Amino acid sequence: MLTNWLVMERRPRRSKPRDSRRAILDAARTEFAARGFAGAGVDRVAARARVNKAMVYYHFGSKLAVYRAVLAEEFDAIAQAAAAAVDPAVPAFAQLDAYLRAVLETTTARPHIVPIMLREIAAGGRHLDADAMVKMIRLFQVVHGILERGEAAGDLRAVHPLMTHFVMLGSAMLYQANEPIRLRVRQLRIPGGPRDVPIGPEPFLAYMNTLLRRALGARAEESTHA
Amino acid sequence: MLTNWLVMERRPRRSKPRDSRRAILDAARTEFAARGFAGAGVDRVAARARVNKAMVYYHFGSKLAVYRAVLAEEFDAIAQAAAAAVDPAVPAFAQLDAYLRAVLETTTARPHIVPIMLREIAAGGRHLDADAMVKMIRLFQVVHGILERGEAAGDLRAVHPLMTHFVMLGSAMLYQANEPIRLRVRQLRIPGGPRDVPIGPEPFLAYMNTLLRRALGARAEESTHA
DNA sequence: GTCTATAGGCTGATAGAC
DNA sequence: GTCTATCAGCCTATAGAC
Repeated sequence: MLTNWLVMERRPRRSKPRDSRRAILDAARTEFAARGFAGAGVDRVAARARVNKAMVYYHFGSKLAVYRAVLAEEFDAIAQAAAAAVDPAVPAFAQLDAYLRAVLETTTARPHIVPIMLREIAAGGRHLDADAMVKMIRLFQVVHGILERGEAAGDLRAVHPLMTHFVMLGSAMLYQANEPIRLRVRQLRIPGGPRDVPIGPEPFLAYMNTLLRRALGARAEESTHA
Repeated sequence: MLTNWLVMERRPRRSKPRDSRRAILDAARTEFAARGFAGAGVDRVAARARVNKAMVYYHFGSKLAVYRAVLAEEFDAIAQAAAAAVDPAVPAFAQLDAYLRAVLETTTARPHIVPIMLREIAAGGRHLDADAMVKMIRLFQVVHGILERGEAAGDLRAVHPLMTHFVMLGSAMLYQANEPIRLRVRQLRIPGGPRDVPIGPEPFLAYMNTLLRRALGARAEESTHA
């Protein structure tokens, strides 16, 4: 810190500017997750970011542009986490587990990703630009790679890669997003309702691991990977 | 039309009233699916229903009440269809297939269910009343019943029923909702993107059937049910 | 970069005539 | 049951001073 104070004075003059752009992005993420694109308000975003409303337009130009910037950040976060977590040298099922773990860890640490993605899917992907599309595909490619290598190594059966991706990621996202409702179901104790309502990512991971092992395993299901 | 004009004059005087309540509900379904609760406008609902805006408040009292009425109708439709499609006398895997088929058929015929449910889940179930909750559980009970009977008959392994329900219904919903995005991915032909992009419910049903057969099958997976 | 002011339209909801 | 008129507040976005 002291070593290069002479070098400072460059550009990141972080005295007053407090990086209002960052503050806006953080506030917008929360707002869009809670209310969706149409329901979100630029006023509310600005207020939450402790920034003047005009600043939002100075930095981004429009509400849609803010939304897309948020989307880009979130997609990057999840795609990078998934790619970084998967080690191609490890057995296929361990890779699948690592992938799901990385996704769930990211969506737990950044809880707004899931509602935002769900809402965007519900809207038919209306606000997605080509850039966002490419990032979504990058996430698919992680799963695709695992399946390809696993199949080549004889560990996995041949399965439809995109469909497998949908089932894995879709279940994970819906399980995560469901949690508030599950908590209500649990404490409402509706007669005839589910007796064991799982909470937290671990039960899901355990279930998915067995499911995938049985469904995708090439031969003996139980004995792979110590 | 001429045969019973004397019998008319009962109560369903469908001359002028045109059942504006129904028209409002139909319009609201479309509006809520497209824009979400916060983004939907009572003005737009009324305009689409060709009804005065005040009529919405006359019939329902508030925007939230309209939304809940729509939710109740949609949940009923899907829960009833699923329950009606499952024949307990048939082999377990045939019941699971019938369940998924019924869900996908309903969500294809009434394409607004899925976006509405996805958005409601993304909102943390904020607008769900106890009635809606019970209807959701009724849908789970269909799967629960299949699994219980299948396990008792020795056709299925013991699995977590709620988790299985989430994976089946969640994948189905996300697959359905995804279709517009899949269509764009397909025609964009992004290099390195998925080569085989499935469209329509059949590929999904085929994939899920094999997946469930392998994951839930008690013994020999392939040979059950001609 | 930050702010105020304001445009111009849309919001959910109500009162009251018919 | 249906309509008009209206409220008060909110919306996205821009112009322009500092």
